[in-house]
Amino acid sequence: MHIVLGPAPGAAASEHWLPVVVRDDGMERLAPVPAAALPGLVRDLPGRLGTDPDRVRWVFASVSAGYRPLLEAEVPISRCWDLGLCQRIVSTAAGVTYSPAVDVPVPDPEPWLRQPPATRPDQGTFFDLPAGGRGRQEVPPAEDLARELVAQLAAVDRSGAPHRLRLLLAAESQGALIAAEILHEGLPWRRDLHEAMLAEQLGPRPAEGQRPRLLQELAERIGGTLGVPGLNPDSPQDLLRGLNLAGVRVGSTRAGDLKGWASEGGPDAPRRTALISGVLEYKHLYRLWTANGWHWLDEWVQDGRFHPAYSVGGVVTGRWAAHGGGAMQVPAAVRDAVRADPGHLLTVADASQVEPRILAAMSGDRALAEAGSGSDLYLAVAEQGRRAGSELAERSRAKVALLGAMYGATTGDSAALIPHLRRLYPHAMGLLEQAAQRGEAGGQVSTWLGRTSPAPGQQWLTATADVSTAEAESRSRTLRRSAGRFTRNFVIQGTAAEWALCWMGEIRRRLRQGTPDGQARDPLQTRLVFFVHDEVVLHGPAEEADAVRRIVTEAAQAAGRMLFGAAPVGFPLSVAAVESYAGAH
DNA sequence: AAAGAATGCGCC
DNA sequence: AGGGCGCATTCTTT
Repeated sequence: MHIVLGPAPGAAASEHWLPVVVRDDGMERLAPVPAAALPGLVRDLPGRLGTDPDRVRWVFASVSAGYRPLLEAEVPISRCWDLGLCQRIVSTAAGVTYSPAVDVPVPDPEPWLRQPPATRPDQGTFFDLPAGGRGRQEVPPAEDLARELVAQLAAVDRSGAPHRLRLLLAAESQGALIAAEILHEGLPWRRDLHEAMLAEQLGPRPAEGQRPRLLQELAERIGGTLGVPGLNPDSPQDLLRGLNLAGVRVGSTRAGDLKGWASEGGPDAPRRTALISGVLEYKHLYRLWTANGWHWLDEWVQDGRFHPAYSVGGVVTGRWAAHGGGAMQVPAAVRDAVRADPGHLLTVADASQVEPRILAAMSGDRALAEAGSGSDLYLAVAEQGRRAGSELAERSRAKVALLGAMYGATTGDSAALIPHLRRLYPHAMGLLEQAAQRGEAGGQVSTWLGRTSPAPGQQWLTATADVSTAEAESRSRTLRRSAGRFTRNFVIQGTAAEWALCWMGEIRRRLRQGTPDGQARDPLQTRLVFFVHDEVVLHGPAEEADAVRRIVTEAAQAAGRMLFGAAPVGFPLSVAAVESYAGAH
């Protein structure tokens, strides 16, 4: 059963809500309720309708905008449908006939601190954009949303693979719930430890507009070493000039270029290293300062929590993006500030080698699936390579080759190994090459569950059609190859993102359901608090850690079965229950 | 002066 | 001429 929650006709979403019950046999409007009564409605309505609350799918225009008051009132929602996110998928999915009833835009996710719940004067309003934002978001009235739901459900039913598409939409919607819950819960973050790390590496917090002391000293030292007093290492141009003046023959100031220059010095290497070591150290500290320094702490860590603002499906492939705060790239250098509360533990679970496993499962390549049945796929590939007498016989080469195949490498070691891969895994390589060919031809590809890559733009079509001169032809070829690399990677990255969504969804479901084999089926107190592509972090009472380990492990296998049925590919994890995030890897 | 592009880092 | 991203800063263009 679906229950659509949207604004009552003529009312703002912040004022009155109209629940519309959508069943197979039609719709039923219920009485509108004031916004403040919404949590009570969600608690009571399933009982009044004689339905198990877990069987209701609550439908929102946008979960990220509408779920928050329910979350704050601790109203449990087990299943939902996010019309905006689903519309984005359905309206671009290949092989789907869909006529929207109404446009439902996906709003920008709202960073926590720009809209702190406790200090907002108008809290309790549901669809407002952040204060000082672009004004109130238009939300279609509930009946229109209900008609839109029906349109989406019909589109799914008519699609070529309704089961898969339905799973994708359910997973995406549940992802929206999870993202909202992580934003609400936050990752435990010890400001004191973070500040101590900054002080140790950078010196005390400087006045606004000044470099930290140790960074300033380092800048002066670099100027001295290179013989260019007053050199500003923040300016790439300035730095490059200074380096060249000092005899460092590099074309850019990138750390990799500098290291490369030093290492090819032969007997001169130690002197070269001495010349650039200050610059490399400066880059490292500068990064720490600008990306995760005091400003970042002030803006993103509140009351001992970092609240990551995710954008579900924000990447075209379906991966999550982050909206501020750098949630998708908490660098190793500051992870030691992530600490479990007293009596609690962080469970950090990292899925190993997801993308080649996805490739094996999608392509049905039995040899690659065989390699993926154990815990180290790359090692198994190397063993298969050795048996076949190919050059893939080392783990490191097998890894480079497979990653290169999925990214579309055309040069270097990786590209050279591709023919060997093709012999060992014709089906897997065939899938990748077919995806690449589609892209090169200007076509689109879809993930396992049906998320479809964007069509090439007019500019691309025009530029690739022009082969009138040698130069134009070369440009056309470059563009085609680039599109091919994108579609080649899209099917893998996108399907891996689907697996991750299902994994997290299963984790959430099992946490709420309670321990799998326990007598008492009480929900666990442990919560998902962080996510990065193929890694999750949970935070909860130490005594739950064993159960949590089982849950994340079983959820990974369950996600594999949800997508691929009984395919013989496992999804092994490395799981650590730790007090500090830094101790997890 | 503001906006956009480029550079470079770091995460998966 | 290896996929995807975000972010801070500098540099360039308008």
